[in-house]
Amino acid sequence: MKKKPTEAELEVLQILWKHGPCSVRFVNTELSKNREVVYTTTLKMMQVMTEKGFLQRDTSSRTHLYEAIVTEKAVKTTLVDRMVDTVFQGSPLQLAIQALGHTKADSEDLEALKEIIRKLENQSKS
Amino acid sequence: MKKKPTEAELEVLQILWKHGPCSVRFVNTELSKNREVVYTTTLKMMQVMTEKGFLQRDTSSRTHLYEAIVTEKAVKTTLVDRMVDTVFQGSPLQLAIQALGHTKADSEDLEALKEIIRKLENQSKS
DNA sequence: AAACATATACGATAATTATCGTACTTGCAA
DNA sequence: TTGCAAGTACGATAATTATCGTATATGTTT
Repeated sequence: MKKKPTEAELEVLQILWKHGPCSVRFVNTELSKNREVVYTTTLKMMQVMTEKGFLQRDTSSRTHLYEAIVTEKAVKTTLVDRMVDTVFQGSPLQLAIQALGHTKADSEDLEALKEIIRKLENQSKS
Repeated sequence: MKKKPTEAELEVLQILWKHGPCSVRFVNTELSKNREVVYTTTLKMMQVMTEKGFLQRDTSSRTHLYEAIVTEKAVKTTLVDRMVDTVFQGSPLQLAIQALGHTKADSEDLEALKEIIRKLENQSKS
């Protein structure tokens, strides 16, 4: 990924990741649940995102269908790595600690986290 | 914090957090270690940041001294909370897991992290 | 076919951030 | 005291992102 998506673009990506290929109308309706946004604004954004290589579109029917071609995982990795570099002096652990500062526990996620820590500890022993 | 600092502003803040009150000249020199930036650009940014309430300045001598009045902790909290909301559906644990995805272990930080997890587990038992 | 609803295309503008040039000020050294 | 070095002030412009209006095309309904 050359460039990271803007915050507004991220909103669009989340919708596409969740629902798969969508029409502009659908995305605009979803966005409108959170904030006021005019149809053509959403359209323009999605056209720009397509130029940027974030989306791809199927123009075979009158209503074009847009699909994310950057994966959720890749984008999240880019964003998190960047924050680690620019805000936490390159320490992912510091970011993790900050994130967990005052959160409520979710046992399933906690297990996943403990598993990661077990792996990290094994690394440090070798 | 009404607004989050931009990435360029964050660079300035990091320098001020690290060194305490600084002259524009000093900050510019530090910035220049990473990228090319003209003195007046840095000056302007710091003046704007002062208007935004990120910095405060001491004009008692000819060379003004700027100091961060937003704390490192507050800014990091704002940035991380925002990322949790916009990218990780409100789950700090998911962000933590992502951050730790492929990192090397640092035993001191690992201990801090384990301590947090212990606390989280106790919460979930109650 | 006419009118209407619903699409896309695309330029224009606003808003924000980043960058820099020029003018002006002030302290100090020759 | 004249001139230079090193500051600040500030407007202008560029770059990027966000927003929207208007034009135009295409189905659909009556």
